[in-house]
Amino acid sequence: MRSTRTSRPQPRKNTLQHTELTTYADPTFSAALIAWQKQHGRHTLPWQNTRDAYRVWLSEIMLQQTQVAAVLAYYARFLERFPTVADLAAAPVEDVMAQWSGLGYYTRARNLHKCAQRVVAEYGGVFPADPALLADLPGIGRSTAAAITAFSYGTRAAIMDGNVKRVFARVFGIDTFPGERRTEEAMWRRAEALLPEADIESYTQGLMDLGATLCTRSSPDCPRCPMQSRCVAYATGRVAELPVRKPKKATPEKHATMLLVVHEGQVLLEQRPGAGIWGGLLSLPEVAGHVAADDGAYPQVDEEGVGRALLPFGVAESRERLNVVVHGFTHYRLQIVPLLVRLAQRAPLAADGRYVWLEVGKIGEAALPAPVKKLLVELLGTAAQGRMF
DNA sequence: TATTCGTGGAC
DNA sequence: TGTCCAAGAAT
Repeated sequence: MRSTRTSRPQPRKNTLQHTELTTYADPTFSAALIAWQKQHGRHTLPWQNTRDAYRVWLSEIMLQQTQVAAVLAYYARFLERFPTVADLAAAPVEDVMAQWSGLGYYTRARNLHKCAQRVVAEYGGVFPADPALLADLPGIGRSTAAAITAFSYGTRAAIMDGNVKRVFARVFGIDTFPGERRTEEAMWRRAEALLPEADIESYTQGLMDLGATLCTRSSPDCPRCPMQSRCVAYATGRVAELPVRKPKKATPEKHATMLLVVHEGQVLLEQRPGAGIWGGLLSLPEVAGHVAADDGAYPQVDEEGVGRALLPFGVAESRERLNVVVHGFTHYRLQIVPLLVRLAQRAPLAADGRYVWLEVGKIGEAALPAPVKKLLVELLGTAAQGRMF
């Protein structure tokens, strides 16, 4: 809508922005992408072919930093257990965490639950169509808000995810690291400028589909790409070099002794704090370990610390040190020394609920981190069949 | 190029 | 075995 105000000249700042919009704008980009998406894009994913904002929102949260293949089973199970946003809002957070167990980034699950409760309380169970309102809700940032409103309401808003960054870096020959603030800001401006006037759903889905199916990180399928004729990276032979890699640094090593305290077919678990690694999940009780300085040594177990840690739980019958399990995170490597402790006698647990006994047979359904669940299943799943404890 | 937060797939 | 990183957000 054009303003009738004519007296005041535009500030310099807006002039610069206008220049960039003019520079970045190119209706042929969205036209080519939309045409390609309609013919060659993905149209049968479980969260497509619906305008149910609850389903769209759930899929977008699950898909944050997570690949489609990993989400499919979780998405189906989640919807079965929580068919509507009201069901999710009314559920105990423990149930939500249990459903999320194994999917990673557990703050997403807690925020999902909080968000559902706010949508029910503040919006009568209907997700708002304004991206700015959505982005104020827990777990929804600028990009996710845009995706949800685009797919649910056809709202014209720009996304910025790994797919977009990769496609933009190649098509426009952007050779600075996309994680850098200035580069990312420029990409946002470009994304806004390239938005089509209509067909925002096909356009948004097209960006994702192009990045996920053709313009992939390794061995992209340039011959089939609708952007080939305009792709700077293709024209200059730099497809393999773009986007530029994140500068890498050494990953620290951490280690912990995990106690597998077992007694009469049950294993002792500890509720982890809400913040930090594996926040809000159950896990094995830990005792800090240490490694001899810089010789790649086998992690040492703090026997005294283990003894102290075990005191509240009863009388130990035996201790058995099991093979080290190594788990790699993005920022560090965790060496886990499992210590199997059989109890001869069990003491009553404190009433605060921090520790719980779990039937070995129920490990599969518990809210456990993936490596811990795997370790438990491997060590106890079979052991329980023999008469190990 | 701020750091933290999971897990699984690709290579 | 290691490395990279994927429909990012919160701090």
